[in-house]
Amino acid sequence: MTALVAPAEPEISARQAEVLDAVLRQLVTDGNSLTMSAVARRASCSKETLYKWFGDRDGLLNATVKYQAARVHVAAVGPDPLDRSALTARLESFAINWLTVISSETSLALNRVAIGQAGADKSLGAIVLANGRFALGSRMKPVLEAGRKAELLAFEDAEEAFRTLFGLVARDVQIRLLLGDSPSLDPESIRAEASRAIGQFFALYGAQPGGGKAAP
Amino acid sequence: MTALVAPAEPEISARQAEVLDAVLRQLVTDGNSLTMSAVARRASCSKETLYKWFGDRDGLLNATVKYQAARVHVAAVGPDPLDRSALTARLESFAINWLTVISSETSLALNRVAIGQAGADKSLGAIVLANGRFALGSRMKPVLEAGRKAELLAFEDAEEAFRTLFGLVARDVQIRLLLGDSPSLDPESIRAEASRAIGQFFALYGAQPGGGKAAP
DNA sequence: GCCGAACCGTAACGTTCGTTACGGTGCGTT
DNA sequence: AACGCACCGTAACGAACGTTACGGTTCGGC
Repeated sequence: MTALVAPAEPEISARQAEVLDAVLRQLVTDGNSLTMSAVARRASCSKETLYKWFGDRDGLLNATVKYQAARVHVAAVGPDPLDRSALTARLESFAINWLTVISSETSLALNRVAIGQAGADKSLGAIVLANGRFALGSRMKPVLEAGRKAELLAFEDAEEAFRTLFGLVARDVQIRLLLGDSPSLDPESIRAEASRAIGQFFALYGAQPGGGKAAP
Repeated sequence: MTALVAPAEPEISARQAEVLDAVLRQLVTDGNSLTMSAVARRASCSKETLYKWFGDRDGLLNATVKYQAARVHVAAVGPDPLDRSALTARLESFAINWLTVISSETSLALNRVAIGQAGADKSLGAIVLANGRFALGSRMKPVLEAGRKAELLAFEDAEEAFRTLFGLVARDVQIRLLLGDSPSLDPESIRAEASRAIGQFFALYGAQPGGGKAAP
């Protein structure tokens, strides 16, 4: 449904990247009340330049979301040794990365503005979704299928298995963070959360020695 | 005439409830761009009345959130027969109710405005959280603990078990809906989703005949 | 019938903010 | 040196909107 193609997107200069970084900082500190004047002030540029480069306020937001999405790309999947411990390590690494991203102030601020606009203009939400949830799924599914091929996992639909993994990892953390709650998420507890989630995922989808499925 | 429950909260008259319903409809149709004029027009009342009753725009939003939260209260937990099938039925009923609520346009609109304001003013987010996620937890934990007492479930921390249940039920649905994606959520698939989630929950936390724990 | 309270509809005020326009500055090119 | 270009800083315009004020209407109580 969502293919990741090499972006023929507008090339961004170094100066423009600085401006988009300023937008991100502004979003983090001042929330959704993002004014063009505040961005210009923080980026030490003129509003005229903002409008010349990004068209209007919406274009600036879109460019910022795409810019941040491009930065978040974690290391792609390498070749697959694929024994049980390697698979566990890779799954846990994904879980740790995901939890770290969704608890970062930058990601939270972007998700908040995208969700705030999701009623009227769905474009921001679609971009966030494509580069967050769906990009993660695209990267995870080959891993899951490799695990199945190695008879370490058992499932019928990789998408379904990934969605369950998603739920086990995120639980109520994302919605609580988005709503302003702050459950403790230091790197220590993130690692513990990831380990628990992967353990539970194996309990549900780990291949039985007999070859049966663990859950309906 | 007579209040169903007596909230120490500001009493709302029938007419005021009509106004708050108008706010909800307005939020659903026009998204976050909620203007006082639009509310007054839709509720067939004057702006002066809005300000007299609710103070300011923020007061109106707070009253709306509380109003909707009060309506959502599902039936409280009754006495506990508590065999395996009764526990399953109760858990599935909670899951169905939760999925139905979070996929309703009303809940989505309220969550969107609360999240949109979570950067600056956390009060709306706190209210939504208290009446959504945390109210659900309060109602679920006694059920879970009764299940443990009946030796149908095995866990150490009810809060942890509930959070996992939350993740198994919601998975990626809530964030996708908030961001404007629309995965199919007819009552049929909601029931199927709930059944799957509860099955997986039992696979993780169901008491073993031997009395051990299923997952770390 | 009369009075006051509550409420409706609308006009008006002031602020914020997106957007545009204008003058000034540093810099590379000829 | 002169020119053009890209950019900065700021002022100004206009629309949207929160908030307030005012005149007209309905309705219950005396």
